[in-house]
Amino acid sequence: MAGIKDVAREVSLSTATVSRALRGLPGVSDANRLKVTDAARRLGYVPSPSAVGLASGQTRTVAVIVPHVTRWFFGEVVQGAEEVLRTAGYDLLLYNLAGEPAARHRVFHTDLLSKRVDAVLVLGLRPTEEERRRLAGLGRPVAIVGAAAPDLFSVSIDDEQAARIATGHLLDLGHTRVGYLGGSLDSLDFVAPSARLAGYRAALRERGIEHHPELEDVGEFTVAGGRAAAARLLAGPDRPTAIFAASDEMAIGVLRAARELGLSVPSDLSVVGIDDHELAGFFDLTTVAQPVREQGRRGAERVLAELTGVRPPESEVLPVELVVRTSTAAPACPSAAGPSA
Amino acid sequence: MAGIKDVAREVSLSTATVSRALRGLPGVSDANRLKVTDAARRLGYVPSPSAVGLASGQTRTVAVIVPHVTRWFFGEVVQGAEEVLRTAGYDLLLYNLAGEPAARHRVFHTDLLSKRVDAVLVLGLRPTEEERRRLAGLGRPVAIVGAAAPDLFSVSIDDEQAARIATGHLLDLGHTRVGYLGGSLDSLDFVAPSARLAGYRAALRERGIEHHPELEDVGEFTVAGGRAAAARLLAGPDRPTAIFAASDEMAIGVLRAARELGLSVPSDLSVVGIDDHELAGFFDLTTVAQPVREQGRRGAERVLAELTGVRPPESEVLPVELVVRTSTAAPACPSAAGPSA
DNA sequence: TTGAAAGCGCTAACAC
DNA sequence: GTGTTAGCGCTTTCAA
Repeated sequence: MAGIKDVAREVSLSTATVSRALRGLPGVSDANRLKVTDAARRLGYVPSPSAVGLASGQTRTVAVIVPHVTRWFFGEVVQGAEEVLRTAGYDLLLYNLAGEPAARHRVFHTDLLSKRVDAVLVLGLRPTEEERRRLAGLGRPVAIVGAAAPDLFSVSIDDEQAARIATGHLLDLGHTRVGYLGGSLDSLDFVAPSARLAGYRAALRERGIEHHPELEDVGEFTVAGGRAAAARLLAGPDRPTAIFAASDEMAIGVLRAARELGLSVPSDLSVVGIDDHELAGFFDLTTVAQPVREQGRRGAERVLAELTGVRPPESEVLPVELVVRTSTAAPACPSAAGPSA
Repeated sequence: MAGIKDVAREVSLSTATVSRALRGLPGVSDANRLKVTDAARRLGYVPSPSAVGLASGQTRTVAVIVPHVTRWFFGEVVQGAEEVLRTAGYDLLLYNLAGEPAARHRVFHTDLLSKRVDAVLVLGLRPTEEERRRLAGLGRPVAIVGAAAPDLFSVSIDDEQAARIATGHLLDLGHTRVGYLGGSLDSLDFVAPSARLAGYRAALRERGIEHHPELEDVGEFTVAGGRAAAARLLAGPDRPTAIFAASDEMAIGVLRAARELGLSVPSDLSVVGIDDHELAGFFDLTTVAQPVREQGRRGAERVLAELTGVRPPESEVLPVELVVRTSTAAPACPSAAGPSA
């Protein structure tokens, strides 16, 4: 394990010069810089992060706090963030909450993060007031990804708008009994659901369609959760002719439930989701696509920029786009007027 | 940011005693230990990982090298590892190779050497000879998860056996033209494919079934990859009556291709995969289940054990189990005798 | 049982 | 353009 001293001795220079040369700082002659980088490579010198961290206060490490690594959305965001961080020479420290409140508490409340990372990326969750204070107290760049959070930089889509587009698509096709399947609202670990419910309701309101509370249901944000909730929703006497599921994974669950009930999609039931999950095309699922990996990249770029002194001003809201496939169609027997177009 | 000195001053003891007290080392009076822990809590003292690392050589961090975080299998393994590491107070440094050879090179040749981690978990890939040397040179615990690697501790399933079970299931149903869909063999990033191909061939051989090279094909280890490869395989004149796909994600792609070609499963085509992916049940996919998250846990437990001095002797091979669902059945017009049972 | 002092391997002032 | 000298905040001898 060659240290900076070994390199210095090898080239007969001081460790200070070696340090400067290796970090590309000014004030080193070209000749010496070359000698140093060459010797460093030959000796296989790699600086000790602990020593660098202690001496400089920089860890070149970013914490990424994720509700569930195993969910498609978060995996993609992590990958996007990792690409950017790696390119910039930063390491990624992964904190997976896995739905455990204890894990969440531990991450935010013990100052785990304090002297360990240069910046923090929080995925998919809206920090509580208390958590926000602690994040601010770090005095380090923080970005929320996949959720909007007041007073903190965030990069996300407009969840309410996405839901309005999805629901609006169904309404425009002529559906009037449109069900909503979302995540449980008190889930602190993932906040998109509440905004999506709001968007759903807004779309109904905008078009003067009556709102039926019995057409709203919640479940886990997974295929299994969507399937179970849809089974309930579709079991009733006056079932919806269309369902908007707050994520593609849930929507896929809806498709499954429909199949089990002998309903065909889209003739008996239209289904729309949000995400454009990698399997959405596979299921011919109409959905509102969002740039997922890109959100991870932007979040990482943002904290990196702040770290280097640039301070981009505003939170970013990325665009979404309706992707119409064949899981949606006009209702077989419209109980209302057809599409406005 | 309270430091150890602040705590020491607060309780009128030396930093040495405070350090000992906080780490539970012997040689501190009960009274003082209490005073110290109490003061530390009051002051919100958190040791600086950089300083600890520099002074003690321990980072309480484990590197996890993963080919693709976004693939289901790896997400699950990471989650399993994270659970164990977090419980033990270790942090997880994620290195996602994302299929980039440059990333792989950098991780093995630079990052790992940097005294940054106490142990390394390598997921799904078999280290090259060169990489093995570097891992060994770290002088730190290393575990390979999801792949067997000679000379290194590993926890995995027996991929060949799993493939033999899957293929054998199809053969026992009476299929004689059984296709194989695997990952590209020269993919250094994920090694299960070659063992699975071997298992497929072994199953044919064991039963004296002729081996048709044209029934073997490769693709990406994804739904899209499986779909594309299956489309090719099923386009031929004398198509297989059954396909064994080397992963459930590929198998799901096969189901899709079959549907697109108007083939029904299982009457026209039987399909079997490996993994028991979270969506396998959803697709009624017959598969060979493997304990994925558990592999991550075992890998993490192993390196942690080694770190505390215990050195468990052998690599672990976890059991797999055939899960029969409805994607497999006897061929409609068997060209050979029926099942042996 | 406790403390003093010497590092761990770097970076950062400040001289030269 | 380069070297010297202090630390960064802990842990770890070694003495007491």
